[in-house]
Amino acid sequence: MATLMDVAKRANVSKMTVSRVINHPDMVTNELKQLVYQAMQELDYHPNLIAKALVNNSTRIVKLCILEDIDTTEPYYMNLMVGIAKTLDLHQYSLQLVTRRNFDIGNCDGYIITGMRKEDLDWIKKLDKPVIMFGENRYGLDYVDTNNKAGTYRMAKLVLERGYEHLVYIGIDSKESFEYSREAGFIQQVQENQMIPELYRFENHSHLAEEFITKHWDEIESNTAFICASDRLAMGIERGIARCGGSIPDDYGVTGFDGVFLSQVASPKITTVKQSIIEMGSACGENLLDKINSKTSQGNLIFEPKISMGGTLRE
Amino acid sequence: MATLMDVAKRANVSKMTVSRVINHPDMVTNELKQLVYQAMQELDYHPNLIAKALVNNSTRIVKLCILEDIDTTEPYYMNLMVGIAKTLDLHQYSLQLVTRRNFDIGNCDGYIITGMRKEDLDWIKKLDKPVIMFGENRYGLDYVDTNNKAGTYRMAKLVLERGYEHLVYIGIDSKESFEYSREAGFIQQVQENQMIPELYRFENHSHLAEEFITKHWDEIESNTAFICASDRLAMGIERGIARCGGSIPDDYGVTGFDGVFLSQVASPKITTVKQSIIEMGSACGENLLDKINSKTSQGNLIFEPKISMGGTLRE
DNA sequence: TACATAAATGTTACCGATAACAGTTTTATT
DNA sequence: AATAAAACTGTTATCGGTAACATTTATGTA
Repeated sequence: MATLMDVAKRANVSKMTVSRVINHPDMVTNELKQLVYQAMQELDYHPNLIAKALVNNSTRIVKLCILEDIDTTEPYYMNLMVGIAKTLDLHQYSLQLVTRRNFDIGNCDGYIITGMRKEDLDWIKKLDKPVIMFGENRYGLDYVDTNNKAGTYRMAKLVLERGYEHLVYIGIDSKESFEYSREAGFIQQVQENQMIPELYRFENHSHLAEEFITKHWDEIESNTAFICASDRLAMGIERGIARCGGSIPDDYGVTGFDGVFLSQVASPKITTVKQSIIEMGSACGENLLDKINSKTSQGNLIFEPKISMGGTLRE
Repeated sequence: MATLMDVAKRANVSKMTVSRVINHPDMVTNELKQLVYQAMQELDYHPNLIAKALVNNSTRIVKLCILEDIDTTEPYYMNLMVGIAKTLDLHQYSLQLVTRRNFDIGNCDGYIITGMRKEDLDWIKKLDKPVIMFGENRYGLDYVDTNNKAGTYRMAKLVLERGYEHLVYIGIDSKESFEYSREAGFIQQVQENQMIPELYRFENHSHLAEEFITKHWDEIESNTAFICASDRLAMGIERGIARCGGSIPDDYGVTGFDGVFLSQVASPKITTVKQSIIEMGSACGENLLDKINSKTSQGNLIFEPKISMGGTLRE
């Protein structure tokens, strides 16, 4: 690999001039700049990031901390990573995937954290490097997330427009902020229509939702739509209804939330609130890099979700 | 952060002695070693990997290249990454996730590549850094994979033991090596039992498998088991049978291959050939790091799969 | 034209580690 | 005890960049 020195010799200038052409081009004559550019081209010069990192006392590593148990990990994390990696690559940073166990090994320039629980707040606040959370929180930590409330709000609206008379919300039984927001969106829409909200909560496993349906099948009225807080739950609801002989979408509607993978492999495909996870990942990356380079933090970034049409709501 | 120099001063020795205590402890007196160790402890010294990387002309980055289209990406890649990351972290390497598009950005010390197609062979062979493939191949590239053939071979055996009389293989319609091996395992078992193998192939989408069942339902005899090349296909088969009113596992058996996520969210849970993807990821990491540090390459590492019991085969 | 000032380029030291060599002390040998 | 060999420790140069300062060259002003 060609070094600064090689380029400098070829262009008959000092290393510093080459360095300046790269980092402070306005401090160099056009004439010399041309010489240097040419030499760089001829030698196919690429700066050595390790050397750069050494002088800057940086690592060029960003850690992605997935605090959730990896066994229950949703496929959408994959997309999140792709989004983050895409951005980081562009800026010549690399992504290190860490979990609770190996969180501390090696240092880095910043963190992207997801799956935080309340107990984690303490140590996260103490981190001495910039942090971006993936997923909304109410502790003042900068985050990137979908507009969860708007997602269920609009979905509930759509469901009503499609003529379903009874709305039931199937939520995730956890105290996380995103869940509160999704519930809030549902409740608001329902109340605006002078209806009484009906909510149930389960751990985020399709079987629990399925079981719920099969157990309460005789109490469930026809023309009911289930607004679910995840595709996973929606899949269970869908299966439960199918098993009990209910007809989707004619007599029952089902909607999910996420739009990654599961909504596609379900049958019929789930009409869901689609989060653009890859873009959100990119945003996490951009946001964090801005912080690292101490430009102004962009604060929270909230993405408007889209509704992705499947076959679980009638026309 | 404390540096070598800080430690050296504290211990009243030269930088070199400290460096030696770390890298060539047998060249230093016990007495000095103690002093240095103590100083390191007191200062909470951790070597600066960037500086190390600079002298060694290394990057401490490993690229994971997922060549498959990310849209169709299976959740098990997540587990693969976790496995790789776990190992790399231990050795203070970091993982960079790349795709076809951003493959070339930045350099690295080695590659882990998955989802290779035949056309990729050329450029992969030309890479000037160590490479480990995830997934078997027949081009002589070192790889880590499950024993695919043994997986279907044993699964078919189990299915026969459970008394299913007709076996049908549902494969993935691709020319990849792992698929040939899975088919071979099935065929061998079937032939050893003097039966005629029956195989069908589809793109790896659950809907295609589901459609296959519903379309050919009247031709499908009772007491048939479907050995599928992926959980995704198995899920489709399962759904198709359910939709047609068939009873699993009493009249029909279904088995999958992978054992990550999908087999769990299906209902009933799929009896599947479980790959220990996390371990395989770790193995990829270990293997690659060995190559990078030019210890002997371990060649191919083949993991024996286990059968994970779900509810899709009768007792 | 002389001199102050600004602009462009070069020199040196340094980031934190290591290899190669140099210098010192210890041990072995006769 | 003298000396060679071995064992240990220190010095210097280096990896590939950049900041800070030093120097040179160009420009402006009286």
